[in-house]
Amino acid sequence: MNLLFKALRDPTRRRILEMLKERDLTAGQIAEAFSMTAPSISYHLDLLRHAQLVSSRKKGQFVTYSLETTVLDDSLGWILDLMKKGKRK
Amino acid sequence: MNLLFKALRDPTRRRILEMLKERDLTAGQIAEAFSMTAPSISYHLDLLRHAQLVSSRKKGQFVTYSLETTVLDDSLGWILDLMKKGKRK
DNA sequence: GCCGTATTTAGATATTTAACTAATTATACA
DNA sequence: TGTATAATTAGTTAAATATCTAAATACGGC
Repeated sequence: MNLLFKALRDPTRRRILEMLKERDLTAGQIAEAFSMTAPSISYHLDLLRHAQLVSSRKKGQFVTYSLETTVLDDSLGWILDLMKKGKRK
Repeated sequence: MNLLFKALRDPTRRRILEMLKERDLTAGQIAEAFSMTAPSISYHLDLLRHAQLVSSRKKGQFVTYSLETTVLDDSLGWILDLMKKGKRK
């Protein structure tokens, strides 16, 4: 939960997730979309991976990243629960 | 969106929101629940207020905080949209 | 008007974070 | 085998963050 919100806090990381929603991408393709060095993107991807928001697989020299949505359930549940304010039984 | 996720990133702030889900509380009541000084809590409350996650009203010497759930809609929408991965029309 | 309580503001500081450059690792291919 | 390309790791750094203490502000009641 903490790692998850930590990962979602950064605009660059949120944008990466949005990109991965459309299609799987390699680290290089993701880096291209930002005016930021490859190592910086690598750092963000690592953080997203630790939060289990993305998975990666290596194919030759390329590492392809995919969006993983299962952990998002937790955040969704947490937020929805907050929104039930005053409606607890 | 940025302020919102920034606010949700911190465990103390998330706990404050959970407390306010149950009932409105004064700054002092909130501070009591943490092993942290009042100014620190005040800092977090200010941040939550900027993110529009809480509102406050002053009654005498006391400042009472309430949970505000409307901005949570945005985060919910954003997360749900991510979860529609691969299901875009 | 003075005292006590609730809260916030100001200022200082240690830690965390996000960025960079340089170096390393891994792979493809000529 | 050696060179180019993809990506990550290491090391550095500036800025942001969360905490503290001390001081200021705002009220209520005597």
